[in-house]
Amino acid sequence: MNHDQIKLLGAAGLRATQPRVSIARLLFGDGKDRHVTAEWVAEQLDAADENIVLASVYNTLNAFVAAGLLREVHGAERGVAIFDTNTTPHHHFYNEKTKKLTDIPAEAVKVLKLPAAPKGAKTVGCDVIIRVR
Amino acid sequence: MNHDQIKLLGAAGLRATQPRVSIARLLFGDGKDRHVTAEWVAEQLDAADENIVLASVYNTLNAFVAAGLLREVHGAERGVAIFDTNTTPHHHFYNEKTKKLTDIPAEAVKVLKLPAAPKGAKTVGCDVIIRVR
DNA sequence: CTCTCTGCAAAAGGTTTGCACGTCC
DNA sequence: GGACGTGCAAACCTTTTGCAGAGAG
Repeated sequence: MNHDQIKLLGAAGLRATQPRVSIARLLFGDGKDRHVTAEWVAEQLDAADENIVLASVYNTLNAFVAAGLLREVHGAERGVAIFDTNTTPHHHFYNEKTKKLTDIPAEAVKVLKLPAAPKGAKTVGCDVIIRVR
Repeated sequence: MNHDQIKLLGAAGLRATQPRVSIARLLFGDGKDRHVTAEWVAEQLDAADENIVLASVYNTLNAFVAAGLLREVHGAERGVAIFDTNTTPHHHFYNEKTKKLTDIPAEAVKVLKLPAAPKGAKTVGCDVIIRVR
């Protein structure tokens, strides 16, 4: 059912190339929230005989982030990019042992009087990561 | 006045080797809060004619973290380790343009009813990063 | 037909590791 | 003297980039 992915990509302003449709189906096909790495995506595609080079997986995931289809989670593992299919505001537990992320609803964290960000700077994101072990 | 650093290291259970004393003096000598990278530390030492190889700087900084003298800030730049001389609980602004961290007092962020961390897991840290640009 | 994307390989960037030597206690 | 730390170089891993060719519109 690739129609859905093609529409999704079109709506996001991205050309519906074959690799992008495959990755979109993998990530959004069942509507579930996912935290994925580029490596995991490549493995899944491999297992489905849809080989896409790791570099292209990265390019695609970055394009998805730029298009707002995906969100990058900062602060989990250093040096590893983790992408979140849930683009609505929320936060995360990060289990250092299992390296797994778990969602925390945005309402569970309240931010009070923030010191003003340096002049001329505007807030572009807010990551709360509670690390557990 | 290296006496202070030697005492500091001893109290933390670390042998007072020359490189460690140098780095401790650089980081804690004036009691100011600092956010540093391994590269910055190496440069400063270089400039003071106290050459310490980058790998040793990393080893030392990691040792300091393990000993509780230093804290690693997660979630700023991916792939770059940033160490914070302020080990008390607090949070950060991260300016994506200047790549600079700014402190946010812990009291400015209130965490409500957290969903319980996965069974058997205990919280080991909490990083709040507000990214600005 | 043109512009963009992909595959591939190589580079880049930051951090870690292995080993022989030096040093702290 | 014995354990631990350091210097150095090489390895490592994830991510990015450059380029030629393929594909989408």
